[in-house]
Amino acid sequence: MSAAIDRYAPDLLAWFDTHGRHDLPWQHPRTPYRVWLSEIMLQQTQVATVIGYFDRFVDALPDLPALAAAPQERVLALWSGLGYYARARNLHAAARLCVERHDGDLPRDLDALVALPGIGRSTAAAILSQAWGDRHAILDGNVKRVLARYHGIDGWPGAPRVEKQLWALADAHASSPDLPDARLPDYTQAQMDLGATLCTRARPTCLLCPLRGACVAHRDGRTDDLPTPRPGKTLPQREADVLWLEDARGRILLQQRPQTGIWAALWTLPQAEDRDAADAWRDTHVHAPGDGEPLPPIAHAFSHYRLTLHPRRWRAVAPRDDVGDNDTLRWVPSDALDTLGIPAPIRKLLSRAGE
DNA sequence: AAGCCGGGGAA
DNA sequence: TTCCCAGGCTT
Repeated sequence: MSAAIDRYAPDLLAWFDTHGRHDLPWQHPRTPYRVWLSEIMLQQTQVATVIGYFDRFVDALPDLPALAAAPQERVLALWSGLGYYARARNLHAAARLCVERHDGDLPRDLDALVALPGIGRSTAAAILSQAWGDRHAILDGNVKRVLARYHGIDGWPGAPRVEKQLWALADAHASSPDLPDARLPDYTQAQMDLGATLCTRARPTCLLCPLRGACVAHRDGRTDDLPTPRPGKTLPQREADVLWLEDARGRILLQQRPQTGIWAALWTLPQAEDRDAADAWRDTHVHAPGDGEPLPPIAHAFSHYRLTLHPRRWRAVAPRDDVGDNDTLRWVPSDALDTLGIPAPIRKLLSRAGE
């Protein structure tokens, strides 16, 4: 075990210098704010997806005070399509807390970072090690996969017992005297690069791996079995009816979702559990002739259930006299949709506006 | 300990 | 189709 611990960081760093990723947007410049933003965006989201969102976000809100001063609606609009919108709300709230508590800067302290919304142990460690070079171990999906294989750890890494074991190994590696102080940012990045490019979930490229000499899974031919996959479960199926209501000027009636629950605080088409409820909502808000134009169902999968949306479209509807714009209801021109936070499947549906 | 919370890439 | 990804928060 000790030899396996000792070789880990040096072998990894030697590989990183020639084969790691050195040109990611948040590495130039590698400021605490940019590292923080990237870490939040990268939670459960792949690098290729994040890059475009990251560039747009820092272009619009280049530093922490700018983020703290922005209205929530602007932050959600910049996040629109990226998913897990609690990340955006927590990011925004954390920025404002940093202005209150830390003079507008991120704190250089693990516990102070974890005390901010949206930052857990691994994200705090990633920020400290990459932005300041402080010695902290991370344990994200990449590191879990690398360590499970390298040490031959059985069991689903999401299980608390297994996760505790992996944290202990991650800490042991980060504490190695063979990991120089000056190399903590590269060490953290190197682990994520290895997991993302070589030690992938399917078909890892062990032939090119700098750690294969001491890797238990490679030695035992178990790379396809480790890490142990999550126990399976069948997801419940739900249905909903969706109303696409356009007035004579082509504006679309949008409704803001509640502050909690799925798609919290985002703007969507009015939605009901079934057709009768949808028709009832329609008749209390607008005069809409006929049954509407049925559009193809939209299938959308969440991590914990599947949702099938049944949209219908009406054109040239008239609002009832007592129904106008208010806090949670707006008539939105089709060219103004980009300014609002809208769930990806609804935005895709609405991209057909004007037809 | 388990559920909640998006969207997309990969096989 | 199925899995799961640079997770964290709530119950």
